[in-house]
Amino acid sequence: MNKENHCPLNYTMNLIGTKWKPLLLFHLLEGDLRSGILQKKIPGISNKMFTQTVRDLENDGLIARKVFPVVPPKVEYSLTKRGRSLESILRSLDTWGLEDSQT
Amino acid sequence: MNKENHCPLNYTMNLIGTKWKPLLLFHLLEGDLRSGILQKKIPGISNKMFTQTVRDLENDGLIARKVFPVVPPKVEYSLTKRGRSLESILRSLDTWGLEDSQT
DNA sequence: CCGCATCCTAGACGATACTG
DNA sequence: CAGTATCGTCTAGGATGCGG
Repeated sequence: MNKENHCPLNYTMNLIGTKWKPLLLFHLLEGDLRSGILQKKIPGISNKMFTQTVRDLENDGLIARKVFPVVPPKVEYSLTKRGRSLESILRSLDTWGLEDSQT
Repeated sequence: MNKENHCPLNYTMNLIGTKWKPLLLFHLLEGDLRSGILQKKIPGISNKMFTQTVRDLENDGLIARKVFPVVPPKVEYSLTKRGRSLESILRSLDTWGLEDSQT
């Protein structure tokens, strides 16, 4: 069974349906962030997963990566237009979880 | 790292963030369904995963399972109130995937 | 500061066969 | 018809350490 993305629902889930992707995108909604800062906003994420998640999101065109040629290195991440189009979904997921967990 | 559900976003994702859960819930939005019918609406799902997914959703109180004491066996699934509260999220995921995949 | 490489584990998922 | 059991695979994810 491949990643056939039979239906739109799975198409979306294959883009953001991992442990850290939604969280990462969510934090970028508030504005562009340096790599280190972004990572610190996600407690519990391992170094490896942070890099990998960020790479995946970049490859899928959901976030953009900007490298500044300075010392020490500086990297900033931002949402692309495509990534920003997920905003309402991300906020819905957040809101639902908040309300439901209080019940 | 446990399933601490640090934040609302992950809380939600832990409930519906698997390969088949959103799809299953989505189909039940249209109305209650017999087990076999529901399974046929999800091409590619294995027998095992269907049962397991349905069990998980039931345990999380998102769907309800009704057994009719007849021969041959008949089982119907329906959304609970809690499950139905996910409707807007599910439709958003579906719509987004539909629109995005056409771009 | 940022990221890569390596090794490792748990669990998600699939194929098949079997029961009431 | 609905569900269970067993076995196997594959990958998401974690821990640690190195390098520009």
